[in-house]
Amino acid sequence: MHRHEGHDACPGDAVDMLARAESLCRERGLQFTPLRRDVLEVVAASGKAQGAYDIAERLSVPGKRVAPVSVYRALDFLMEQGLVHRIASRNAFIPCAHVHAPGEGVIFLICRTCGGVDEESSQDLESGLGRTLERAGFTPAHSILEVEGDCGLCRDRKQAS
Amino acid sequence: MHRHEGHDACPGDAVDMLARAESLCRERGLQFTPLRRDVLEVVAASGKAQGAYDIAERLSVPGKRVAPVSVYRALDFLMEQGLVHRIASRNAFIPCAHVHAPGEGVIFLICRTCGGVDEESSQDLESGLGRTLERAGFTPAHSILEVEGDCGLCRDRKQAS
DNA sequence: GGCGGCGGTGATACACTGTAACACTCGCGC
DNA sequence: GCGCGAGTGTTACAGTGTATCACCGCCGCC
Repeated sequence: MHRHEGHDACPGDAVDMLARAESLCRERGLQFTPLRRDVLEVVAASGKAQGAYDIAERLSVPGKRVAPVSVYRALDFLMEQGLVHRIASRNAFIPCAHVHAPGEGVIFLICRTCGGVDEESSQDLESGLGRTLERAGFTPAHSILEVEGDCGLCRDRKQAS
Repeated sequence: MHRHEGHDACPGDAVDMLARAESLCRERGLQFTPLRRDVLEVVAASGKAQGAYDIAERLSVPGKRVAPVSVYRALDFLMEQGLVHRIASRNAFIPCAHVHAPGEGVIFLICRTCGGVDEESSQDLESGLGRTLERAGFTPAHSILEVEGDCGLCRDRKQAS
């Protein structure tokens, strides 16, 4: 479902994700609480972007309900630490597949067939964007780039049928 | 508030916008109804991105209320015709400042100080994106690129103070 | 003229997404 | 013990978007 090409780091699965998060929090003197851990686990376990309410439902068991607001707080924390990203066009969240260089731009490739989200970064694209912004006299603070289409696997599957 | 550089067409103000919309609808055999006209006018008149509920409120007068759902339908139509764009990161809508080449990509520069939105297109950026997508084996259908930051005017204003 | 279809609109209700405010607990330092 | 701050639970609410049905006006057709 995912393609990760040309990355420096590609932790990929949920276990690595949790280990990485834990060491990162320890390093920064922050709390990696059970709730935050659970939320990250749900986000990391599914290959698709998860809505906050989906996560809340997933974490709820009969007798122990997790409110969406708690999920949002955990997600805010995880986003601040760069462990998850928000997909604006879907109102959904995905685990961060990279270890990012500071200020590095990211592109999200969202497959409209399988729902999988791939995360790419491109120096080429980045410099093109920089030139365009400079030409427009605009000082960027934060940018989002999301492309919807068909991933390689889904395209092949379509052609085969 | 706006900067439009390197464009082929830059209608800019609301009157031109309405005239363009009307001729475009006639050309395509579509109805440019009063509601659609009013919605487009509100979107075009303000330099900032407008929420659907803002537009609904703006169009409502005592005794004659316009429901948000009607606004959404008009906006859907206007977006299909390429007359307005949706800013995903703001859940808001802006008039389309370009006459687009088919399939051409667009960048939105959103000023976090004045709230103005500028619309740029860049062949340079476009080709960089194309190369990145190809490298990832991804077939794009639709992309959104939104940059938040400070526009030239607001930056200058800040430095002056 | 009657009649049916179709696009657009009005209206209500509802689902989904996100935030504000307050109370409570727990761990920690004093 | 006591205060304090971070994290969480809970309720309520604001904001965003969609589903559904009813109605109206127009046009073509018999």
